[in-house]
Amino acid sequence: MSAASGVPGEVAREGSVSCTPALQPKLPVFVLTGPTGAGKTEWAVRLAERAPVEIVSVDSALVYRGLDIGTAKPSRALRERIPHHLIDICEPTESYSAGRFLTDALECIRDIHARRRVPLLVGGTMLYLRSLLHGLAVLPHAAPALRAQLDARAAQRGWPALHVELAALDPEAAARIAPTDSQRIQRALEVYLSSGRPISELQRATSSPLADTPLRYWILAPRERALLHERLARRFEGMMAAGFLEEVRRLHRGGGLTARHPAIRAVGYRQLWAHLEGEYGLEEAVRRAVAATRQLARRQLTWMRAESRGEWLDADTAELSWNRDRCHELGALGL
RNA sequence: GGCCAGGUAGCUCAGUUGGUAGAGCAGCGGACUGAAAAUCCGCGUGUCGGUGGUUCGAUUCCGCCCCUGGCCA
Repeated sequence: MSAASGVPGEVAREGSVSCTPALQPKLPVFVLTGPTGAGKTEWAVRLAERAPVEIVSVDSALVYRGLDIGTAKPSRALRERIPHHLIDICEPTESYSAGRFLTDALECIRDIHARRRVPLLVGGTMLYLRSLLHGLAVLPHAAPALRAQLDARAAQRGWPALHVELAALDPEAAARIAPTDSQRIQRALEVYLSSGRPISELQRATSSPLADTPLRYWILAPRERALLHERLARRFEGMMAAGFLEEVRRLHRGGGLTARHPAIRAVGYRQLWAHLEGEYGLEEAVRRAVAATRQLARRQLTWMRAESRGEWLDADTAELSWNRDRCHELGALGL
């Protein structure tokens, strides 16, 4: 847990050397990520109480209205006290996406900077974070009709057969994608069929939209995996006590939603939904939901380990050094 | 107390006509470009309940003991 390499210059980096006299130092973007249940929200709030930041959620489940308890969504009261963005921005019947996120998040960042405040990106949807930090190729949008068609063909012949088709159209993509990876095979075919160009070619040119933005990047995680597991189990118990099952029942009865909607595929919702559909008992649903949460955290940590830039913070002990750094850097920016 | 069925991986179980064992789930590692809380890939040594016997060799066959469940008293 290094106490921040935070040289002031890192954040208050000079703008371009001369020609634009009015150009001010680039305003920074702060990033706080970490596996689910690490306590990101609490940390973000503590920072927001003492610094001119606005929170931009980087979370594929918080975008959906009506998914509250199971997503550990920040409360209405909290959101009134501290500005939050990209929460409750679409219906659970819709399908949000990484592409929409990138557009939405960049707009938020621009607006917040215009208010002379610092955007604090908080969340653990690593594909979304990656789209900001590493860029996202310009690709065709999802095409539901095409997907339905491909699903039907896969049901007939199996995904490996479609993988063979993909290999003929886009060998490079096929080589990277497992013959059983339904989602990626489908997407690669969808891109080819709707644009006439291989996804592998389109993905080649990407650059980070935040390339010249000073970043402060923290990864919050418990030191011990066992500790995280314990937290996750306790948190799920709390969700159940807070009426999680009733929340899912409401969505279930509300109509228009199925187990195939992204909102219902979210951890916890998926298992309680299956229980309401009669697939298994409540106890089994809870067991599976908690396991799915642990697996989510593990996958998130795999992304995070591969990120060389982030500064790791111990979720239980690192608070003091964090606050010290923050004051120093913001002072240097005159914020 | 008697009879029956079990005791094998963290859990649920399979199996070895005697040559020390393998699935699912969990767990761990990895991949990841508009569904990403998704989707997928890889990783299996455990006194085979204990103990004595038979045997070149016992987790497997036999005896006794312990534990769990059911039935009968």
